[in-house]
Amino acid sequence: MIPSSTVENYLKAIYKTQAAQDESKRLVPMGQLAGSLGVVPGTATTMVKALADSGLVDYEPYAGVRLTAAGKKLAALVLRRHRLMELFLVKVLGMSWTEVHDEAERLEHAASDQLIDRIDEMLGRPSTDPHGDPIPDSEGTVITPQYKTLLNCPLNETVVLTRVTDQDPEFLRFLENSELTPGQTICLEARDTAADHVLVRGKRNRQVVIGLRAAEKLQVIPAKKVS
Amino acid sequence: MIPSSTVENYLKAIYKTQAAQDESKRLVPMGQLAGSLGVVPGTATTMVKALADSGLVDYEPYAGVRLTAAGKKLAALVLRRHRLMELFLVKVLGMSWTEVHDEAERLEHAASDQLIDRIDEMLGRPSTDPHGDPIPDSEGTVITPQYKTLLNCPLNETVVLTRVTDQDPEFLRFLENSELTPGQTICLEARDTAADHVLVRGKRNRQVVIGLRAAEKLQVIPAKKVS
DNA sequence: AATTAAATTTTGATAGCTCAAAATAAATAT
DNA sequence: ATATTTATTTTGAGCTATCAAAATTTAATT
Repeated sequence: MIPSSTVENYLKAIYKTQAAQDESKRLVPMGQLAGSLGVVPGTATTMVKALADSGLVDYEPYAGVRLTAAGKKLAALVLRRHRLMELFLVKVLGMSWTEVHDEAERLEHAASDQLIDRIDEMLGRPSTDPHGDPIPDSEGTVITPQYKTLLNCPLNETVVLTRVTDQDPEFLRFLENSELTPGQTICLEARDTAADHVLVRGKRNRQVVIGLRAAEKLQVIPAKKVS
Repeated sequence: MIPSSTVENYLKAIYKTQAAQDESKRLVPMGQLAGSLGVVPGTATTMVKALADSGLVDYEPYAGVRLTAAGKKLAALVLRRHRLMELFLVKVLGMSWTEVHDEAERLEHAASDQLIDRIDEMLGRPSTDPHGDPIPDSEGTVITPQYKTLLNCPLNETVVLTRVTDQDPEFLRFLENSELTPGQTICLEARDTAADHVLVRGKRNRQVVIGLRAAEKLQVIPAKKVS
């Protein structure tokens, strides 16, 4: 009855891929799932069939897999544990937001709901983690705002860097060194498809050039007007 | 190379039983080990043989098992993680000392050494956990003071309740309700073998009667003289 | 010493998760 | 349309950790 951490990881991976791709293509192909879990495709097939038997996913042979309502809820609760844990490690233990991912990845399977709730309370029921990812509530409900990215946000307007959708420590350290951390007010000054880059003006008028691949991982909201 | 949490649990169980019994009888019988791990004896035999192959224990068929130096160190490091985690849960998250054991039991296998060290630092490199159990250092070295218990400590002397060697939440709640928590100054007023009980005078002159089985689990040191 | 009792080890099986490689299906290119 | 490439599924196997129950060893009793 209690899902193993393997099951939790499968659900989480499906959830994330499903969320990342556009609403229409709602099936996650096996190859992609296997890849993101670091297992061989045959393994994913086997596991997904078991998940389907448990009613956590819908599986269409040769097409892919999709979470059921039950699976989605469970996945959201895993993400809740993960993200609260990350924020806790940063806020309470003073760890860097660039390095908490792996730690949380392991703790999320060990922490009880009771502990998670205490952490939630202690942090003041936060809505986002250190990377700007939304934290599902204890029912598994998430509000995922559709932010603009540096690929499609307006030019020359003041915006707030709100979310970073990549957990690679190297990338995060680059952002930190460039003073591009969540909450930072920035301005997109140029976007050049041919050159495959964007130009950002950040803290203390600092300019940073970022490739489009990376730019897509930076999400922003319009800055509040200072009246 | 990295030991599974099963291996860690076996080592921990052997360590604890070895520490509990008198110095001479240094072999832990299989039945006892199996019992304390909640597995069938045959399972313990199989696992212990594997541990012996890894050089973590010495195994003597039909006699029992004993930790090698390597096994002892590993076990101590698991206890370190466990006890620091317990103290952290109590001190930082405000959980009750009566209920942190199970949570720590799971987290001890998931927390990195780096996280444990941060916790250790944050708590000021403490020497004991909420139950008075000594916390091994990061090398796996432990100092285990040989406390008296309520079974063999002197009568009518002021002593400090220092360590409780039982993690059962019910027992711990009983102690809490009786105001017999670690650090509390108490006085043993009577010990009656025939009646199988001791009489303790605790906080606010409160008297508590405790069976000998339970009394053995309460360890004390002589109270500092108020000069 | 012989028998009985208790503890331990073996044996055979199973569940969960994984891989390698062969077989098959679907998509793409010719 | 047919051939080729690519993705997916199957098959057979292995590893870790477990149990049930039979076989064995050691200890205890008569």
